[in-house]
Amino acid sequence: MSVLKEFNRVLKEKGYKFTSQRQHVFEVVVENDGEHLNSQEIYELVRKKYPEIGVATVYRTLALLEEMKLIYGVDFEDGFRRYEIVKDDKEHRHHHLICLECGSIKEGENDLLGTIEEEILRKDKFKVTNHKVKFYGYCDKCLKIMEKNNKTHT
Amino acid sequence: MSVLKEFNRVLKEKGYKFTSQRQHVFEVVVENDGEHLNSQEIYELVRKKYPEIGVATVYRTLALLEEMKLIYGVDFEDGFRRYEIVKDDKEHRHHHLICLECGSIKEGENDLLGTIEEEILRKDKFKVTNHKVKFYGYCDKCLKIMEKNNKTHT
DNA sequence: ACTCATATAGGAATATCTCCTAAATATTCG
DNA sequence: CGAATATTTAGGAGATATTCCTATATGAGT
Ligand SMILES: [Mn+2]
Ligand SMILES: [Mn+2]
Ligand SMILES: [Zn+2]
Ligand SMILES: [Zn+2]
Repeated sequence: MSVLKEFNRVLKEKGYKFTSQRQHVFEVVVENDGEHLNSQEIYELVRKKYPEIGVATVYRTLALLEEMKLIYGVDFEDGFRRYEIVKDDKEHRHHHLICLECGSIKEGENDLLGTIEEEILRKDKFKVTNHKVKFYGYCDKCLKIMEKNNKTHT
Repeated sequence: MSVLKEFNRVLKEKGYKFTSQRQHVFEVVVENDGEHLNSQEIYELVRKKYPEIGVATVYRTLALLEEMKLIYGVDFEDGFRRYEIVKDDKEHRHHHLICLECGSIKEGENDLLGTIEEEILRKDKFKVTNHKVKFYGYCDKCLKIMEKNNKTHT
């Protein structure tokens, strides 16, 4: 797996040691792509393969991985810090479509904001290097249900 | 002040009682527009005018005001929940430009994402009603300093 | 003013996350 | 390989933001 090699390479590069704890935490985030696991969930999953790991190590490692730009922190305002793997474009994140009805979280494309960022540079003289974008609204499924209910009511 | 009348009206409408605690909390958020105060800061400011208020009441009230869509919660991932007043367009929020160098937070315009939301509706069949957008990068001031340093080094 | 549902104060409880320290371990070098 | 050493870890204590609990207080309708 080339992701793991990259992981090892970046560790070396920054002078950090390769430990099985770090590898397991990273692997759990990689294996659960799209899940947006929180720290505790990651801790539980790592424990299945590496029961002796401590919770502080998981927190430390997640912070380290984030600093190394191998994972991203996401915040869905539910009291947990959540994480996802960094893919392809390391600089620009994908956005999330959060349904206010069913709570589903869908991932969007990551290159929608290019023109807006140019506009921000021109207008605000602010050089954007990354963004965190959440769209709230109604997903396809819920929209259809709401439409149907509307028809029934009239 | 028409904001306070609106506040009173929405309270009545939803069957909530008008209390001086609620008024003071709301006023503090209104008076500190652009500041993004956290719950504790709001608590301290309210105490200056209303010393007997309890911290739980402030938290309860902030949640209530958010539910009433009179204030918005913002998250700058510093461990505090922060709040800002809702202005003009109740449905669409402004975005924030966060400088990675000096930590400054500048507010952006709130109508940049219209075309993107149309695209999301077409592509993802997701009806956007609101968004939370943070841009990370470098502010005008820091960009200039960085440019100058670059020149010095070469 | 009386009634009563709602709201509050204050402190206890919860929960996420961080800090501390002795022991363990990865890496380097001979 | 084995020793030296700086880093990392486990586990528990600690920190701190937020919520819960309950007796008391209060707003609003009559
Ligand atoms: Mn995601
Ligand atoms: Mn703002
Ligand atoms: Zn939905
Ligand atoms: Zn700056």
